Amino acid sequence: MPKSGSPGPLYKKVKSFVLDRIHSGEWRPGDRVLSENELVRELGVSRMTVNRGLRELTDEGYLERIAGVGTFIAQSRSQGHPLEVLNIADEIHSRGNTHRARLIYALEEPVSPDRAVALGVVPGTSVFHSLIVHYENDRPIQLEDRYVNPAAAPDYLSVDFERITPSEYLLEVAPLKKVEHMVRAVMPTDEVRRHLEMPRDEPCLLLVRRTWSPASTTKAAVASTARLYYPATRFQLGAPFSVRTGDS
Amino acid sequence: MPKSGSPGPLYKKVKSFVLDRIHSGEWRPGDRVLSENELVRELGVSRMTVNRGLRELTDEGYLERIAGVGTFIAQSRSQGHPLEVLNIADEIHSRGNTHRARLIYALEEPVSPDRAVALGVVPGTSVFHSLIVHYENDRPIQLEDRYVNPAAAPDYLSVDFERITPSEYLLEVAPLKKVEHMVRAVMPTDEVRRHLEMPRDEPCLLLVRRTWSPASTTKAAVASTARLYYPATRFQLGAPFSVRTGDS
DNA sequence: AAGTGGTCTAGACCACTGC
DNA sequence: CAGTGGTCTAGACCACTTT
Repeated sequence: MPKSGSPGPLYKKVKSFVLDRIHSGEWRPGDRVLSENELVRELGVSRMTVNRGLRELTDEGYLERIAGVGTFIAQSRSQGHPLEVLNIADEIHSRGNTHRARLIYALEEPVSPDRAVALGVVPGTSVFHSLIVHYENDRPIQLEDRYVNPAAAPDYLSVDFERITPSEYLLEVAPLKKVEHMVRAVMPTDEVRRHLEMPRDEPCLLLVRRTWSPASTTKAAVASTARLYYPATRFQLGAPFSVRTGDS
Repeated sequence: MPKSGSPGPLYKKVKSFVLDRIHSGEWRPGDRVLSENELVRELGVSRMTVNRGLRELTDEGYLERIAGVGTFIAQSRSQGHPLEVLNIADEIHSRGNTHRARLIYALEEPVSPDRAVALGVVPGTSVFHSLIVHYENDRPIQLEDRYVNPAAAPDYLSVDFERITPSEYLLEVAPLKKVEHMVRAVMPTDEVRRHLEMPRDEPCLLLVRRTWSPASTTKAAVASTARLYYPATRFQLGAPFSVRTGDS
């Protein structure tokens, strides 16, 4: 795990510098951020590098910039990030709530032909399959039905999923190269409805997520696919993002 | 409307150069793009400027870059932000289908207090309100319930919405500064279900979209808010792929 | 060795807002 | 006026892949 002292790109140091102060609460929404020239002096990097770091944070919704005035912590608040929140525990904690997970099962099973294609494994082999309910303040908020390519995380089944979420573990063992999302509205099956403690006639928001990790040489291999069910009345997907004009 | 000959930022010229060749079909997925140094010579800008343009296109999902090898047109079209499609007619046409719109009503009405806040207008004034059904190959695909701030589009009610979609018109009269999305799963009301010709017990995907245009001086004013209802069985947000499970 | 993208620098000019 | 962010340049060094 690269930490803040690592020798990575300098613009990431700029981003960490700002993000650390946002997450620690030192800088609150609406606060003014150090100007580009101040950060140049503070961090000892060029202004172009500072600018790239701040621009990326702006694109990601953390900052708002006004030419001639300054850079400010965005108001938009946490519920914000759309599909970028990969770990539900982080999301729940950022709302100031408590997260708990209950493992229904985690096992190895032969893969179905279609899923073999989706996971990028040879049909007929086995893959890992876990089913976990996530609670926010003791209310079910997400049912996570996940398949994992063993090549990406050989020790997946040994993880204590009531302490570490699959996302958290997978992000640790394999860097993320690409993520693909699909959002649907569905009526839950009886099993899904039971785990989420939902009343009848209430729909689910279904988020299907495929994640890729860098593989052997040139090609990327699928690491995991997850079907994330959310009770409609307890969840909405917020997605503020800035739009670049000019495309058509 | 600024067009490709405009004197905007040079890195946008780089982006246009590439996007034009993608949209015209000259460059197909998997094709190799001119290298940074070639684009430097071609466009007469510095390599840093070329790099920024190509990097943004990569972030937006149009390109894939491999250090030491080259830059290529991305294979999967909508891996990035599925919410970037603002105009449903474009989306339908890009699937090779025909789009038709039916106007239910378009009128001026006094604004409710909460909606006044959401639209950024003074409570008690009037706003525009339109309700339109969009059809893909003669099947209802979206119900668009939209409120428009008259300051952003004074002539909104004179538009022929069966020929020009509200998104299309609004993008023309006012440049887009910011977009905010929220996605929910809901059960449709009787009215929504009737307009979308949906069976009972089928949920809707509800996309709530707020768009801002640059306003008078410093602050941005909300231009429009829209509630977009999609029949769950006829729509999914994002890139479809071939996982069909027994559940759902 | 030559080409690629990834990053960084030390300047520069501009339009803008605030005082 | 000085300060801000927005952009741009002409170099540079690096790790990497291909030939």
